[in-house]
Parts: sequence; C-alpha cells; structure tokens
Amino acid sequence: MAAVSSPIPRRERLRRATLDEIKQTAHAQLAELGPAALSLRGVARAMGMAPSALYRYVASREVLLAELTADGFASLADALEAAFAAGDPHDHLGRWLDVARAHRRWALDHAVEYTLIFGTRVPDGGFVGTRVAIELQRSVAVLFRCMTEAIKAGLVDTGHLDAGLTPTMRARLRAWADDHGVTIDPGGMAVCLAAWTQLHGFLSLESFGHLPPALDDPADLFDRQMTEVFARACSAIVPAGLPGAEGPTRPDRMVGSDPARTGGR
Amino acid sequence: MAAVSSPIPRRERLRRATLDEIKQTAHAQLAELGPAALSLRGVARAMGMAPSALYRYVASREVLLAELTADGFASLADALEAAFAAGDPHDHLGRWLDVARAHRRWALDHAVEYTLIFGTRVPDGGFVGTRVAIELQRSVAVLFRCMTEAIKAGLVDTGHLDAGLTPTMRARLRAWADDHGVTIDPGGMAVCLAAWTQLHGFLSLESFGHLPPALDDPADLFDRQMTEVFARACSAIVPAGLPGAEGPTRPDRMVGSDPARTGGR
DNA sequence: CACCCGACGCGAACACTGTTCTCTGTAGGG
DNA sequence: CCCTACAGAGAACAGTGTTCGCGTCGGGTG
Repeated sequence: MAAVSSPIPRRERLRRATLDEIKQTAHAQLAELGPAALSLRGVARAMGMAPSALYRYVASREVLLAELTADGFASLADALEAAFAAGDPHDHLGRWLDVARAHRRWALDHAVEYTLIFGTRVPDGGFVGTRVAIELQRSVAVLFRCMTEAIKAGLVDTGHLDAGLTPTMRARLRAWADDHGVTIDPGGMAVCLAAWTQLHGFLSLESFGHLPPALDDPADLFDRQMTEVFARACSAIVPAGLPGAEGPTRPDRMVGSDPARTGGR
Repeated sequence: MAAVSSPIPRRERLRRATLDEIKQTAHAQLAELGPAALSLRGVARAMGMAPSALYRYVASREVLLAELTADGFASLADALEAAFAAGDPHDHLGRWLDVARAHRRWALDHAVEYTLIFGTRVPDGGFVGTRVAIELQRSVAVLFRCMTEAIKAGLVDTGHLDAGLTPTMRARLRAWADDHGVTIDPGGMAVCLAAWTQLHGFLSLESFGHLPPALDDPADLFDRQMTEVFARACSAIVPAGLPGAEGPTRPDRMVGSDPARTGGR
C-alpha cells in the first residue's frame, strides 16, 4: 500500500521470480509432452541453466510435479468460485449448471493438469493437510454450496432423502460435514456426493477419451445429466418426469443458455 | 482333447511362454512400484535376461504398458461378465448391483491397472479398433445389458425418458447404439450413460484417494448410489421417494445383502 | 545325414535421465 | 570495506530405454 521501495528484500523477490519461471517452463513442457515426459534437464535447458542449479529451487522432480498439481487444483477452484460468484443467487439450478460447465470447460482446457490431478493415485497417507487436499476441498466446497443454498431456499426436501439412509451412512456423512465445517444434514450430503460423483465421472470419461466417439461434443448430454442430478435432489418439488426445458426456476436459464461466459480462465 | 503332441509348433509355444513370463513379471513390478517405475531393465533383471533380449518380444516399454493395459481391460470385462452371468435374471436391480459391486471390487483389488486404464489419456486418434477399445466396449456392454434387460422386462418407461431429449441428443445416442449393435431407444441409452458415468465417477474418486477419508469404507454409499441410479431409471414404477430398503423387486436382494460373492476374481 | 537360415540371447555402446558433490564468482548486509 | 551466504556451473554417478553386431543353438530342408 505504501511507497517504500519493497516490502520484500529483493533477494527474496529474485528468488521468487526464477522459481516462477521454473514452474512456468515446467508447465509449458508438461502441456505439450505429458506428465511422464517432464524432465528437469529439459526445463533447465529451456531456461539456459545448468541442471544442477535447479536444485536450489526445487528439491526433486517429484515435488515439482506435486507443486504443479497443487497449482492445478488451485486454478480449478478459482474457476469454480468465479463461476459461482457470477451466478444468479436466486436461480439455483442455473448457478449449479454454470459451475458444472465451468468445471467441464476447465477440464477440457487443462487436459494435462486434469490427468495430473484426477488420474493419479494420491500418495499414501500424506494427503490430509497437504496443499493439494486444501485446494481440492475448495473445489468441492463450491459444488456443495450450490446444493446447500438450494436446501436453505427450501428447494430440497432433505427429510425424505435422510429417510433412505442407514444409521452408519448417516454417521459417516455427518462426520464428513463436521470435518468441513458445513452444517448440512446427512441427506443433503448424500445428494452433494451423488452430484460430485456424477460430475466427476462424466468429465473423467470424457477428458480421458473413454466416451464413445459417436457422441462428439457431448456438451448437451453433460447438461442433461447435471440438470437431472439437481432435479433429483429437488424431487420433492420437481416430480418424476425429468425437466427437459421446464422447471421450477427461470426456464431461460435452465438448459444450454450461455456456455460462453462460464470459465474463469 | 486330442493326443497329438502339439497343435502349435513348439517354437511358437516357447515364444508364448517367455512372452507370458515377461508380461507376468512386468505386471508384478507394476503392482508394487506403480506404472511410472516399470522398467524393462528391471523385468530383464528379474528374469535373468539381458535387457536387449527383451526386444525380441516387446517392441518398446510403451507397447508393453499398452499390452498390460489391454489385459487389465480384459480382466475387468471378464469379472463383469462373470458377475452378470451369476446373477438372477429376474432380479434386475439385484443383478445390476452385483455387476456394479464386481466393478468396484475389481477397481480396489487391481488398483494399478485401474490407474493405467482409467487414469490415462487414451492415445490420440488411434483408439477405435484397438484391443483396448474392444475390451472397454465389452465392459460397458455388460453394464448396458443390465439396463436393457430391465427395459425389456417393462421395468423402465423409456417413453418419458425419451421425452426429455433434444433431437440432437437423440440422434447421437442412436448413432452410439448403432455403433454397438444394440437396439435401445435413445432414452434407454441416456439412462445407461448416466449409470455408467456415476459408477465410474465414484470408483475413480475412491480408488484415486480423492474421497474424503471421513467416510471410510464407502461401500454402503456406493450401494446407495447404484440403487438410486437404477431406481431413477425405473422411476415410472418407483415413485419419487428413493427406496431405502423397499422396491419393486425382491427386497432381500435390494441393498447390501451379500457383498462377498460379487467379484469374478 | 549335413546344412543352413532364422530365431534367440548376449554384451557393449549411445543418448538420455535424476541427483549429488565440489568449486567459484558475486552481490547483500553488517 | 569486508565477508559470508547463496546462485550457478561443471563433473560425476547410477540408472534408464534402445540399438547394433556378435555368437550360438535348433528345426526344417536338401
């Protein structure tokens, strides 16, 4: 805020700069060659440095990859939060769709990071507390907020959702909610989990190329599934027949309206 | 069957044997060290061979990995087909659950193959026609058969499902069905896709460790989601409220009855 | 039977990789 | 002004995928 030359002592600033350059270069190599082909010597070469000099900034190739992964998570969370913030607070389905589409757009635009994040087994044990875990929680939190606000608005009859749960499930879901500091009943958590599951399943299949090529550009199928999973949560007020172009909230926002302004990017 | 010494000319037999040993050794190394750590020199060492000798059997490290991946796909498809065959043909929900559980069991038991299969971007373009593609189709076909037989049995009102589809979606789903030689209407295909999506999403999150640790052993949540996705398809006869321990088919088979005899293994 | 050709396996070699060690300038802070 | 900490360089080690040329055996053919 003030005008004094630099709050950080220049030395640190330079260090940050080259570290950023390293990450950026590594990211570029990652994007065009895939995670397996990322080589420290490669980024050193691209930067005009000796390979050994990199070790002043990065402990090993593995932690560099982990760092990039965490950055990817953060970028995704940012995109989701932006989509959520830009959405209409009164159009719950519309905002949910916006967030879901932002997630999809991010997955398609950042294919390699997506692989890095969701296609890799998390290292044993040392997950909780990691920056990766924190950023992942941030992403999931946005998805959940879409649902919880709908619940608060009375769109979801959590009672009948809770009814189908066994005591064990209820306890676990409650523990999960407590862990995240959210106050949703287990029925709501189950709905959130289902939505997350389906969203992730679709995007994972699509961006890994496992979806049949017959349905190219499955954007509308994605929209439909996302609408469906939301409508299922709201089934108390949206009866059985799935809403094709009709629903409880503003119809013009319901389906496939503006796929352009979704991503944070 | 017969008594003649060997229908295949011995030379070929030996070749197959060592190739199998190579694959087996590679598989073992894969299972305990992860896909990134699979080294040709390593398997050569374990087999007491010179590294260069491996190249008589395997063109490169990459094609060996691809071969193992395809084997993994085949193993999964076998497990699913076995579960399907062992299921009660009249208890559609039960059989669907059996198949879904078999899939989950396989995913948890074969963690590394799962990563290899579903955590890796498929190579560009050259996917269709590959052995991988064929085996994947086999797996998906089992999942679909669960649904199509339920449709045939009149459990699903495909009419109201079809109603929610746009013409474009309908055309694409029909093209997909044609590609696979199955005769389901687009509505049914949409349901199948949703089921597959959700199943895969859950298993992917779980076996990659992205599911919150608060809900350890999420088997019952998995069962619930799988029941739910089936019930949603059958919503014509199972009205809005999700079946907790009640449903259209035999209740004792509905939920979490016998998780032991699921896998093909 | 002898022969030969193809398949098999081996060892050395090349071009890489991650990583560590030691050394040298140089620039910041006292 | 010095001096120390630190950025960077270079060599080296262990390991990797992959290729090439060499022997050596075995099975089909004359």
